Amino acid sequence: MRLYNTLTRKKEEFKPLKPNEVKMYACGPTVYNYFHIGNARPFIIFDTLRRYFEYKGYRVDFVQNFTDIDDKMIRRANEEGITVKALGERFIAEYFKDAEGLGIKEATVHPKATEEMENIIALIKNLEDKGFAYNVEGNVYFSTKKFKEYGKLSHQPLEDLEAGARIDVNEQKRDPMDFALWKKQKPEEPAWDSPWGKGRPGWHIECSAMANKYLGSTIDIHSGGQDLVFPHHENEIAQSEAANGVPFVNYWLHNAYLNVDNHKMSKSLHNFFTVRDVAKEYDYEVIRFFMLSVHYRNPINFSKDLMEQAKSGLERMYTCLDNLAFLKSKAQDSAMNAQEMELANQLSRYKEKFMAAMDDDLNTADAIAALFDMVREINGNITAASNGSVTLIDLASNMMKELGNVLGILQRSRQDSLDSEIEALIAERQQARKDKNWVAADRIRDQLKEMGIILEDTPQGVKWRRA
RNA sequence: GGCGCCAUAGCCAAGUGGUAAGGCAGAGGUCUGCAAAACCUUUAUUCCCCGGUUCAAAUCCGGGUGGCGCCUCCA
Repeated sequence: MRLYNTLTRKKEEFKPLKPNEVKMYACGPTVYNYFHIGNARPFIIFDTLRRYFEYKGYRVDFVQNFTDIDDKMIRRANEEGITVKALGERFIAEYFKDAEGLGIKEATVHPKATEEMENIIALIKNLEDKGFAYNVEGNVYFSTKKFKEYGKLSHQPLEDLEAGARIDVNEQKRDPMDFALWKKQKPEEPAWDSPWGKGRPGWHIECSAMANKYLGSTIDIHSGGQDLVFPHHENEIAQSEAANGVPFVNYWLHNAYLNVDNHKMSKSLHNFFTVRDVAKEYDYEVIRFFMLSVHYRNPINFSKDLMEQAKSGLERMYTCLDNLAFLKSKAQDSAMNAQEMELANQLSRYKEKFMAAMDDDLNTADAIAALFDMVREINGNITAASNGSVTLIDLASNMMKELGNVLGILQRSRQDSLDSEIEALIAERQQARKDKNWVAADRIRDQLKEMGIILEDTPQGVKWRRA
């Protein structure tokens, strides 16, 4: 499997630290609000990567943190008149609701910054002892000049970063590029005891501390949005490598942005849509499918029009599965003939295409194309036959669901039962059709449509689905 | 100013040297009582523009044009 590594700016063959194991760390949300659809992109992308690794037989240790203490948390808690802790608990719960809807599997561990203080403080102490950090009246800063490789991820020399940096009003720092590891308590703010007095951790240090604690000093993959490359991930490297003296991350993966009208969606630009709100209009699964329809390193535009396109495409896949299920209920013969064997082989070839796409830097757009190839094959050559072999039908259906599961889609079951009232209406309409009473038949069909049941007459009999 | 990304049909989007995947939308056809679903055909002689390299370029190189991002909290 090849992955594009931001550190080297190349696609590289993925070699795990330990065979058949992957250690992944992903930056999680700051839990001061519902997360928006732009935030959802990395969650969905890297959940898909994780699923694919698992599909290929890797054991994946996946850590995703919750930032539950920072400036935004404090501000929002004050606005709401609740404690920072209560705010965090509320939006962690809300995160899990949306994540579950989107098919994002729970991480192996979801550590919270506020529950890792001992660990964070120990790391800062370590950096201070080694001369990488300095304390000014209870504020502790990381000295970027001391870490020779600072800038290696964002590929910017320190001097250029400084030249572009806004003049920092903080006179305590020795260098404008230095960043806070520990912030001295301000009035009315939550604080924890530390060797430097009461305060709270800076944002960057928590990820270094948690990755180290739960995955070790060197990990396979660290992921996040492109906007985290600098300074967040650059700082994580500085902290972790300065403290441990070994490489922090072997593969850095970054997804491109989700845009609105070609501009980055972000909370600060106020052009965002929360996943919760979008999910009122579209199934969570449509959101996920939309997100995977573009390669993760290319920008993707969010619009109603594109959501509609995604919805229609996903619908086509579900209809294919529906048709297979319907055909199976009518099928008699279970052995595959020579022609059906060849169809099975063709499906396997599309599966290989799917795998090759995923192996090539998680090309989900191409993988989805392979799925649509299968749909066309199934619709044209399997569903169209009125007496397909049950073995082939099962094989086709299972393959679609299996590969869909890698992408986190096509897992919904639509084969629920109808209540007797509807069954009776369908039977009544069938009788009307038999009597060639088309007016009555169509009236019942319209009536059922209003009830959310769509009927289709097929050579194998009447077929229903929910609108 | 520094660093970087993007430009492929009406819309979305793969494809990084060998002669343009896939989806959505549209048109025509088949099937059907009608409808739906599905299938078939069709919609880019061409990949922003101009040069260059090559037997061969959407793909590589140089130069433009247009759009976006990071350098500051942000996925």
